[in-house]
Amino acid sequence: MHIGGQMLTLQAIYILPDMQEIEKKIEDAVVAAVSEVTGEPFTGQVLLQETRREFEGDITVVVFPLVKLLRRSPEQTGEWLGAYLKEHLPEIDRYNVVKGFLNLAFTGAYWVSFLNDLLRTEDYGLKKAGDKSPMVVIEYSSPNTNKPLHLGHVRNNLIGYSLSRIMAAAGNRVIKTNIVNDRGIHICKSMLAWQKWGNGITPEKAGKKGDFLVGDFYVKFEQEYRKEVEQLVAQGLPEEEAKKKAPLLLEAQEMLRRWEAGDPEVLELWKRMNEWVYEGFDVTYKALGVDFDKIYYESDTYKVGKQIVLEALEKGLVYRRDDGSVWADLRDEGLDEKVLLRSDGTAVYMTQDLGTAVLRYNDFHFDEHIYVVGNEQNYHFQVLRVLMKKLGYPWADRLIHLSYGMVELPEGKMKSREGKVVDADDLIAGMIETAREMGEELGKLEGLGEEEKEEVFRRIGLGALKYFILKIDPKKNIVFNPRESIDFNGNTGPFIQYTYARIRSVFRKGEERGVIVPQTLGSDYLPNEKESFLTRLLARFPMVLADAAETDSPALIANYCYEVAKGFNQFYHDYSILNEPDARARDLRLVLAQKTGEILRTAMELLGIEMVERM
RNA sequence: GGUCCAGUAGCUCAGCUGGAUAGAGCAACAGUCUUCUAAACUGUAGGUCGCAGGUUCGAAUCCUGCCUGGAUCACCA
Repeated sequence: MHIGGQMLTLQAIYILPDMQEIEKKIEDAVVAAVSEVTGEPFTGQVLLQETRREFEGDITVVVFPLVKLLRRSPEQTGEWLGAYLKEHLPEIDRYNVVKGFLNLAFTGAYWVSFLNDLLRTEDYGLKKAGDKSPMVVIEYSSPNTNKPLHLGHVRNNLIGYSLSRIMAAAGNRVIKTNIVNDRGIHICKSMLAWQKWGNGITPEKAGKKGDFLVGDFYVKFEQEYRKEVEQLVAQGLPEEEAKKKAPLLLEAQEMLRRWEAGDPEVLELWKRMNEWVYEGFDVTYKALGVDFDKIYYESDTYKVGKQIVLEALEKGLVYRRDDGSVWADLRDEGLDEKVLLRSDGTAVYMTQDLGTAVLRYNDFHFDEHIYVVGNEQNYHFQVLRVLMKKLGYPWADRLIHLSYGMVELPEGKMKSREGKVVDADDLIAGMIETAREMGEELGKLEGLGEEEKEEVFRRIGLGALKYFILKIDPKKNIVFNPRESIDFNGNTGPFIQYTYARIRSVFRKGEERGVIVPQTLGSDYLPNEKESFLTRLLARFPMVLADAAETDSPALIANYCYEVAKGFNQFYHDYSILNEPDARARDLRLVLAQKTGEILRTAMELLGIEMVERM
């Protein structure tokens, strides 16, 4: 579809400076050194790691694995290898050996030349996608249209959106997509409740967002349904049976059959109530800052799914039971039997997901399709892959389930049918309110108009929320305590935004004084310890990005941002930039500050977090 | 019961393709603003890395067993 234009853009070709280059050189040199001594080509792995902060150096060679081969002690090996590397690699300034660790320190000139490379590089670390780049489809959000979005959806949306930014930045063509679960028994429940007890109410009349109004009726249905079940149980029915025979449920099931049969009355109500919900969702999506390239509706895809199942039935890949239901037997693959069509012929969840996958493949011929869906559906996606393989789709193994953990409240799991949820809208509003209170108290935004101030508070509030959620490894469960508001100090979004604001402030002041960032740095001033440490952090960005894309983890980006911000603040605390009398030192610090700001902004954009000029 | 995931400081989390004395933040305590933003910086205190074995020169990291918590195994989505 609309990727056509992008496909034709020329790919910029330049060398991205980063640590990988020098690491490769060191590896090669170690291999050469060892081979020279043993007289045989060395094929083992060279183990490099970043030098820990308490030791002097930039990069460390772990020499233990070489000890046996060389028949020397760890200390001797380290000393010998250190001398060899210093002699052969001009980038290496000095070395020291602690136990079995060879710490190498780069020359100041190396770091200066790295900063000069950085100065010449736009969009450092980002790879542009070309028309041959892998096509990655990312599905996230996937709401039901019977209730408002809650905290769980917030995590889903933030992970999905961030991941799409990360994949794009890593050089993939990316399609953000959403499947709207707009049909099914749960929707009928809300519709039925509205018919029975709604008295014709609308969002306008109620003065309520449409998604909340519809959600109210869903809760109402569950309440009334539970009453019916209790009554039946009181009349002597076993609970299991009562749950199946309650009149309200039978009515909802009848409504689903009428919907699927195309009953105009049901369809009209369905369209109307869905429209209310979409209007509500749009507000929430906008507030969260997420969007989609293409939206699929289950009400369309289930038909494709049914077709697929019927064709498979003809081919004998699945079978029909006596009661008319259609099943796939996956026991050979270590799974169970799975229903694909109910005995009344209606579709189930799996049916529509088959259809959606096929539609998407036809639309995009993806190389990878990532489903951002909670870990409660691990089994579903396991079945989906196996089933699609069985049905003869060779690309089935390109379907990846990015399974993330649940968001729980201190009192336990959220339950929307009981109304025990943290609504996304309320949560966002609360975060912005907290940001406003703190901001007003600090009073650093004098001189800004009300609208500008509001925008700053909005960005900070959302930054805190997004960072809080994204810094945690997706697969872990989160316990969220709404009463203890999310921190705005320490390892938080606002901390990083604040660091950026500090940097911007330096440049605002600098402009007033006519200070200009140099085009290039000379090598007559060499960076001190904190300066080269910060530079080293910046040099890691491309590798961090690649790692995050590889492991589908926005958390790696978040934690990297924190390290950079912390590194900058330590440097900033100890050294002055604008007031530095030595012009050469000032120039280097200007470059360092500018590039730190750029990288922080770029990296935070990958999390969907906006920076602020002041705070 | 089967399968999958998690268990690291009081709390929230990093670290997990094996490598140095297990790191941050919050909370607690003690310092640092006439100098580019103190939403910052520095320090103190806080750990049997769930438990027990095993592999290894070396294990929070790998293997086995167990314990705890969560998810799932529906003609719900």
